Amino acid sequence: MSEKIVLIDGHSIINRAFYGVPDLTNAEGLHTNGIYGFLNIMFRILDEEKPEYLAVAFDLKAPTFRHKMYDAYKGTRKPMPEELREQVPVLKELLTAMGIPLLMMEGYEADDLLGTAAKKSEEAGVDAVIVSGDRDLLQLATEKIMIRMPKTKRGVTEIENYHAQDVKDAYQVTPSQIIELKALMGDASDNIPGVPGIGEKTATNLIAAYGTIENAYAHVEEIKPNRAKEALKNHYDMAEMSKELATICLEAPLTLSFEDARLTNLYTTEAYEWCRKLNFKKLLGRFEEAEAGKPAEPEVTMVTDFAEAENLFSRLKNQKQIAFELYYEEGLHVSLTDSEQEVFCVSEEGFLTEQYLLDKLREIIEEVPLCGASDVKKLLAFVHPVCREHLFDIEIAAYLINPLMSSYEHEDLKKPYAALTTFKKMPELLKKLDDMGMRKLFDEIEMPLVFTLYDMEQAGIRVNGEELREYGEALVGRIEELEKKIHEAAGEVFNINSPKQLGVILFEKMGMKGGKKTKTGYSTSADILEKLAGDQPIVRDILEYRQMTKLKSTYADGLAGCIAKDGRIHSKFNQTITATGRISSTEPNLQNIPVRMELGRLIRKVFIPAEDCIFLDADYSQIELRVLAHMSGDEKLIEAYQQAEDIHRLTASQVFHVPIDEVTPQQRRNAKAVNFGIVYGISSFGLSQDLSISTKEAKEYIERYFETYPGIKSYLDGLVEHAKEEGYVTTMYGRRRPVPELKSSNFMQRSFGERVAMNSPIQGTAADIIKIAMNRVHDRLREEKMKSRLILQVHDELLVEAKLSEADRVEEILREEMQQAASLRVPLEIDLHRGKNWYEAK
DNA sequence: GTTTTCACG
DNA sequence: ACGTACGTGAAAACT
Repeated sequence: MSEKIVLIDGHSIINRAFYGVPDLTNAEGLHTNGIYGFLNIMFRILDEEKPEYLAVAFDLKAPTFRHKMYDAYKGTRKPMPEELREQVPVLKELLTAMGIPLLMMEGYEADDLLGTAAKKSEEAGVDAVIVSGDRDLLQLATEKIMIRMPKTKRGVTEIENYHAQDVKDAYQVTPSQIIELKALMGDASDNIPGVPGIGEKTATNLIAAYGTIENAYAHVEEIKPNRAKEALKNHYDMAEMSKELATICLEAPLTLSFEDARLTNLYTTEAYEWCRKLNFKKLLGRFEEAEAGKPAEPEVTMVTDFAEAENLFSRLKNQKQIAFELYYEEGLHVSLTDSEQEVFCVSEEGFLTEQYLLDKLREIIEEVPLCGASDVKKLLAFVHPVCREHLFDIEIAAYLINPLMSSYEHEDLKKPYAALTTFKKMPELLKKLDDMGMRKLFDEIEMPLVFTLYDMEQAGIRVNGEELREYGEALVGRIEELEKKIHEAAGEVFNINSPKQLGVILFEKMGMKGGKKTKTGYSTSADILEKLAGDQPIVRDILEYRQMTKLKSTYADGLAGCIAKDGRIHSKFNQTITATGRISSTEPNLQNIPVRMELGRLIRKVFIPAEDCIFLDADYSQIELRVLAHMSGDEKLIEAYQQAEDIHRLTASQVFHVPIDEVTPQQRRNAKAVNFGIVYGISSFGLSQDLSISTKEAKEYIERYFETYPGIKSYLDGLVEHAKEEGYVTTMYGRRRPVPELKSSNFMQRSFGERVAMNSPIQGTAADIIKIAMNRVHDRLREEKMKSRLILQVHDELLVEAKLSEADRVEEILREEMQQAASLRVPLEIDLHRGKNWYEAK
């Protein structure tokens, strides 16, 4: 068996991968789908071919010799999208880290390097496998040179293989005649002009008959279809030039030796690091199998002896900085360290009881000024330190540094050396927080909030389970009634919940004119249905059916399943989810309990305070618009807020130039929509959809708004400009959001980036402010030793379960702390209500 | 696992 | 010409 070399066409394969693999990004927002797809193809080929040698060829940026000829003929190639361009250097680094040689040469295309390398290999008796998506390379196929072309169909990558004979079978011509073929028919993707009027069919016939272009030209008068004859006669120069363009050079001055290309170990530590940074979890598995590249597992000192444990704990107590992690696996394990060199793992066993370990851990936290750990909120269920300032949540730190990641858990969390990884991350996180100006945000808002949220989760909210069941029960009758009516009107029984089936019924069977909206079919969303045929009885019934089933499944049944044994729902408040700095609520989500429609709103009656308690519900009035007024410094809007009771009305008056008393309800509605739109990063299309007006009218509204409040316009423009230059935007308190979309070559993505740049500082600042208020309210309630508890946050609203005896004092605290959470150039106003249930309190 | 829809701010 | 408002989470259907 002869040896084998695999030669990969770098640009061609990353290009295929880029368009074939769905968009992926790593923690830093770098697009990675091209690299990921490339590696998958590469590993697959390596697994199949098991070659001795490997190299990857790339074009250099500078135009090549062959390319120049063409550039003179017709402009340049279309540019690579930015999302792909940024991946190329990273791929090159990764390949280099794997010890794979890169073939690149001034004046030569990748094709030429591949061709030359393949020919040299063949001459040396080494089989060559060229991997490319470019059909041009088929000209290189021989019995010893195989071209492998990956094709992605329906997400599955298949690879077509071509030896010389396969080329003949597929194209009826020899590999070298592929050049002739291409020269005649041209190839847009390869920038070969070809002969106008000659396509694939004619070209194949001509070459099959005459072998070469020159020979065909020599017999040009015999050529059958007159069209082809004339084309070749008139454009023979073109054919010749195309042939030159299509011919791959086999004499590039390559210096690569086989030894340079020998495949030894791809799985280097450096390559492992790259894959980790790029978030290629699946590929890391290969490294683990290969073992070689995996960084050595750290030395873990297992502490089982009681005296040793005591020793360790008393030593750690005196350190300035430690990290620790807890995990359960047949008992409690505590991983902890005070250095990057060694890590200790103490497990529950014998005298080392769970209680003992947790007590010791608490003592250490009390003494050591900086104690790093992951997910401190989860930890608090086990360890209750008095000195909260000592805890450092590495996940929250990482979230502030980049809030766009899907998870902040580090991969070693379940290992005995978990704390070592945590410890290693700490200095970098601290430095970044400092450098990025977020240390204060972290220390004074986010870390204290961990404890506030923990107490809120522990407190939970009391629910009347019986009443909730009855509420759900009451919906069933109406749902069945509607279901029957809809099926009757449709003339058949179908699943109303299936947008697909519903679309067919409405738009095909019943002939309603429906715009195809989604990728998969018709859109049947409420706003589309409403606009299309809001007056048709079946549509009305469907909309009502949707509402009812939503209430039943998500709320009545969903919430019922979340009631804990104490009769309360303990929703989780997540601090590292949103891109803007808001908190989110899950299991269940208590931040989207119905309120806008009366029927849904009624569900709030089942949320009730504990005995001898009452709900106090306080919400900020238009906090985002007020934040905008402050941050933009627009004098007119600030003034408006200082006097206005009804900001939307005043906006309407100012924008439409009518006296405040003559503002029509329609004008107020429009002004309100514009105010919302401004906060969202306005677009005329979005506003037009919201108001059911033309984009032209919407555009006029926006223009008039900006004329009225010029400070807003310049502020928003400035945000986008800043984001384009710096790559991120910030809130008043320094919270950051990167906006990588602004670099996109895609118009839609870029527009999205602009809206994000306008919205995030506003939404994020409002989030900062309410977080400050939450901490202060929470701390005040504790300081004043009250039984009343902060139990919910709904973005601009706080719900407190207040002891009846404390209610008046709690109300003062809520008003005071919420209003004074931030000092803005406009007042922060709150609406506060009391109630025996959430429905009444809102 | 992804898509669609809809509940909230 | 592109095809959208910003930020979330849950349920059900679909692939």
